[in-house]
Amino acid sequence: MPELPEVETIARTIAPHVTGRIISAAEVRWARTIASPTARKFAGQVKGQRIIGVSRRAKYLILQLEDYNLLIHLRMSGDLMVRMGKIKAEKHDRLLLALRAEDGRQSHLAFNDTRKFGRVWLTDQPETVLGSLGPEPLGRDFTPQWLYENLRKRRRQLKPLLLDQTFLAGVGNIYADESLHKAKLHPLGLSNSVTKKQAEALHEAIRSVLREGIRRNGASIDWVYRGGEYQNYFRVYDREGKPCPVCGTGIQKLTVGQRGTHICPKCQVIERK
DNA sequence: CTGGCTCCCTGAATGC
DNA sequence: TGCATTCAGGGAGCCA
Repeated sequence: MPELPEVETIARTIAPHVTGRIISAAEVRWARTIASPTARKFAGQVKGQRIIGVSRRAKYLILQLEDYNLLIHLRMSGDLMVRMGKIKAEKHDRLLLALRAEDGRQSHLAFNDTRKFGRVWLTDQPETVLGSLGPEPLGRDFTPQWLYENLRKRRRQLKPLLLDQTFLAGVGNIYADESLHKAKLHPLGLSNSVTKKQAEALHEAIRSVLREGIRRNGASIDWVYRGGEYQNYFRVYDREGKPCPVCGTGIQKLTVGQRGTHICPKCQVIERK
């Protein structure tokens, strides 16, 4: 499932192939993919728009157009790829944007999404979609002090809080498990009992895990393969029964906040004082 | 404010 | 072999 590093990887991959191109046509192949406006309006409004740039906010991919922002959330199984020349739609393609380069060459930006959870917004007010997101974990606002203070303000289980996009934006199930293991914190630990030292460790863990994810071009798991390699470096995620890389204890899988969660039962203990 | 549950979907895994 | 059932998972929405 694409999280921050995977979306960042996709943004970097497609940017050189789409920037400067003009969207000459849009084919909506699954209407519910378009969150706003309606599928019909979408095609009309996006047609003729030039792509100015590609960026990312949390798990949203942002195509900056002349008059709009095209926001794409890949959710579980979404993927974006550029296909050169004239193409036919492939299985699970939900949206196809025909692109025309300055020299007339044609290509397509395809949004492929097996499970149909992904969504696309075309809007001139991106903050209506992105406005409630928490800070970027790799951004300047996310400091150890900020994390400590905001963990203490709440009384939440650590993992659900890390997954809460209004608290911190971009961390998903994989990187939450990896971060908590690296910081030696239990996913069920309460946010308001975290010490300053633990908050600093968690801050460092989140950043380093996300940075390594980006360095490895993200993780390629399930049937979505993007060439990323981070899945080969998981500490705990999807490693039930395998040894903890720190102490060798068998990794356990449990459910936290209705999410599959992986921990080392020896390294990650809820502290009581 | 918090946590639990359901829904949206498909394909892989499992059961008989 | 084949059919039916179960399940994962991001995020919104609902409820207690």
